Amino acid sequence: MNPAPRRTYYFVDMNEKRKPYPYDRIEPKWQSIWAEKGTFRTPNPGDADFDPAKPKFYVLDMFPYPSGSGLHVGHPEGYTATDIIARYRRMKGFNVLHPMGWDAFGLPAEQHAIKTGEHPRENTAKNIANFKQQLNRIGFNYDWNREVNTTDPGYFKWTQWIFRLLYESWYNPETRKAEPISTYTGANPDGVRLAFVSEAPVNWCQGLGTVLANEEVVDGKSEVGGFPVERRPMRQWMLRITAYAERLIDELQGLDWPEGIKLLQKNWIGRSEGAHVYFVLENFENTPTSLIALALDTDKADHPEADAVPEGHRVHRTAELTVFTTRPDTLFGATYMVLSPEHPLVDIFAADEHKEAIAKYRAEIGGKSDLERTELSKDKTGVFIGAYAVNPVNGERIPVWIADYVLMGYGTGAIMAVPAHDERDWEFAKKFELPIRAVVQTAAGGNVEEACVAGEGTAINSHNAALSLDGLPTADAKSKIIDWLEANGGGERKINYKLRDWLFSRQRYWGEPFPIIWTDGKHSSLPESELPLLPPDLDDFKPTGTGEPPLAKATDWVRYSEAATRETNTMPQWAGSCWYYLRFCDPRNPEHFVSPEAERYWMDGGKPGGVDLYVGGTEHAVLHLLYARFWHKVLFDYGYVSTPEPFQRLVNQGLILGEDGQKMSKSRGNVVNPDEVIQEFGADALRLYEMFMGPLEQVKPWSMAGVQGVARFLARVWRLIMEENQEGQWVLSDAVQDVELTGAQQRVVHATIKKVTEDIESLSFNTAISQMMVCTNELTAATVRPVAALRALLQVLNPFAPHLSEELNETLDRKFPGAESGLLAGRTWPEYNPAFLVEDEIEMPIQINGKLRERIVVKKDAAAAEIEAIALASPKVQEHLAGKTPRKVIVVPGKLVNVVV
RNA sequence: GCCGAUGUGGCGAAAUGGCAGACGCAGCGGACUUAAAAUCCGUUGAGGAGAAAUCCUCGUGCGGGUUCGAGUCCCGCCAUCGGCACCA
Repeated sequence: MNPAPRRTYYFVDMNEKRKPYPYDRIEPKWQSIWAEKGTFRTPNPGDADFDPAKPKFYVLDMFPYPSGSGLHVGHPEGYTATDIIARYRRMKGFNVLHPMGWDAFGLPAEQHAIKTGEHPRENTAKNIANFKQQLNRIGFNYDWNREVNTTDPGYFKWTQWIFRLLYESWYNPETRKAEPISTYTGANPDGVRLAFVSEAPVNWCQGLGTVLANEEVVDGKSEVGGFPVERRPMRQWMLRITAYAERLIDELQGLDWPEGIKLLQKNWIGRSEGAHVYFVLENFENTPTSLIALALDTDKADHPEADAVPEGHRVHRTAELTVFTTRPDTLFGATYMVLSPEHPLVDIFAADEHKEAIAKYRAEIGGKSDLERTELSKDKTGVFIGAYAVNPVNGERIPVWIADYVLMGYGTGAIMAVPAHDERDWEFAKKFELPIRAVVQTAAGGNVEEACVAGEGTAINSHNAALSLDGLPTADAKSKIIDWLEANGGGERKINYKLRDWLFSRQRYWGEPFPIIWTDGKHSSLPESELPLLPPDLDDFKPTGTGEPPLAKATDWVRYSEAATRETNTMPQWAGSCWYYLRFCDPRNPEHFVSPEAERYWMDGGKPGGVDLYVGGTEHAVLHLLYARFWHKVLFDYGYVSTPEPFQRLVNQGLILGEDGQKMSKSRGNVVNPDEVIQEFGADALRLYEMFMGPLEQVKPWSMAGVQGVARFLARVWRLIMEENQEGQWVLSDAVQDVELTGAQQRVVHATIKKVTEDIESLSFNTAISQMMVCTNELTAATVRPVAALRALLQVLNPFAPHLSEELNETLDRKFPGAESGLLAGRTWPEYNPAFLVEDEIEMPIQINGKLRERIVVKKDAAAAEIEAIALASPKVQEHLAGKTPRKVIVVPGKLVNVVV
């Protein structure tokens, strides 16, 4: 049933500030019409009004954290862009999925709860209501039936479900896929689960009583509150994202993402090709397997005697040190070794008389924050541990040192030092007077005693009885020595990644509880039937201060059974945002996180990525996008989703700066609130200005004068169609008539349709708007304004300024019913006719030696010879030629003529 | 240090290798008005010649190059912003 037709009269209210057009009445009017009619409700496959003949288009915004301070003008930038795309695609005949939701777990709500005692749930609900109301005032076409909220048990049930899936899975390197843990045949399944427990050094913040993610720590202090942060080993849940490192790099290839973002991800994952090289320790040659050495990816479960070996380490044949190097070709130049001070083997290999110095050095650097450690990087420090290793390639005896320039977290935590060809090793060798031996000759050359000679070249001084690299270019030398090492048990080819496993637990209240219970120190997952696992209600959200999470205070909740207790950590904020785009496809489904039918329809467009367009800020270029891709791939391996990647096309909108050109912030007082802009200029003006400022992806400053400019444009469009009568009412202008368009009007209207269509496709909204301004200026000049021209303009303007265009179109329709009826939002996008764009005669510039000298007018299809003749005959040209004969005349028909003398 | 992005009027910006500055802001002049605001019309890169219409020179961060022709392509710099930062 349609509601009774509305009729709106506008009176100029003298008491009120005069508005260029009554946006304050028409905007709420259309917003409520859209809500009542359900204009933007998107049916799913299986729904009665679903049309399977239409292609799908999934256009998504990065959903916001609903903060207490509400929206600022940066938010609607990307949202307006996707809003335009969604409206446009719908008019182009697509089924459009364009949802919005809330990433609502997070530290601010919890901090607020600690301060005020108000439950985070209540505060979050208020903030969401505020955000939603602000978004609706801008007139976005979200399908609110699909709203999701990560803190809703109906949602986080499935976040917990996916975590449980990760926990019950391992990555099978043979199949290169996640599989149920039951297919793993090794002795220690807990060592390979995709979600696992680890004793990891974490950023512990005493002031906040919680661990923090790396990105929450700035300069050794907490981002919130500025409290000191220390590294402390704690029992933590980790996700084995490193298992997917290779796929996360390789599968970027098929995505339409900015190359810069792909590169950022690749660098973050940090793939390096090289080798592991084993160095036997002097005096430990016959020490059997009771000693350990580092080697990532090696399965300690194959060695049952190695129960005491920490995660990720392996048992060696003998007491060896393994190093990772990307330059195995320089092995003959290794003159010493360096271990990270935290390396577990230091205590085993160190000579007794050096142990005191080692302890002292460790204490020194232990007191340093990460910042200090890197700040002092210019000055290398370290101590000799009194041990010697044997270089496998020449049997040479080289000293072993510890130094903080070698990081425990990368590679094996140990390096072979080649001071001649590595800048850091060179500095260290110079300071401690260690030998430097050149083994690579580079094109640039140089004396290794004076400076480090970095880069590739030709191997020299690199031979033993059985092997010579001398004369080989670096690449060949690398592969030859790796072959030799592999044949002689001295090492192996190895690919190393910078990416670390993902620290996935937080000692917080306001997050998803883990679906895990502990029995006799062993963990197991809750049965699916017990999900969602709700957090307990607490009276007091303060941290315990001991490192125990707040959930530990709820002793009844923690007690699962006589024998078992619940995990008290919660998941980080990233968890809910890792899969929300899937829930939007089928947001209320109680049986599945998304039904297979809905998933297939909305996500499978025949491309690697599911979401057709994803728009958000660069601040998520690495972490969110990497995490979501990881989860998606696990779900893909199980067949729960039909594409290997979540997001096909990614666009980062640029930051909006304050009017002062500075980043918007409360402390600078340059934050612009969209509500104020709407109050003064209307939502359509806000939308239009956000898009008119400049290219979407560029950083650009706000300007209220600019808003006024586009508001003026909208008012001009209004007055194309409306005029004020004697009583001060806005009524349809008499100039609007059902007449044929003039040639010039035909041309500008069709040029506008063409340009706006193409510019929306390429997200060049600013130039689309200028073209509509050109069109409006042209029509303003006309004394009689053809309805057809106005209708076309309103139709292409509709995605940008939906309220104004619907209102004007309704007014036009009352007097001039057209071929289509109903809302513009439901009509078909106009086509342009190329025949109207061509002019009979065109103006062509004439250059002489590349300088513009004259313009001529020729028939549009004039032949090159004809144009040349006209050009040369021009008096101006003759004058400039000054009697000289042109050497060459270049005629580009339709473009220009260039005469060369 | 490494990686990436960006440098065009007073400002935001536009230009498939082909008339640099579309469109908008600000400015200036005019119309309407008792007046102002709003609106409409015109004008506006810099410098120079001319009474004027017009014309000339220079001009896209800097220096080179390719080309009949470069804001656009190539080489080398500089500056600003963003990310990473002893990653072996």
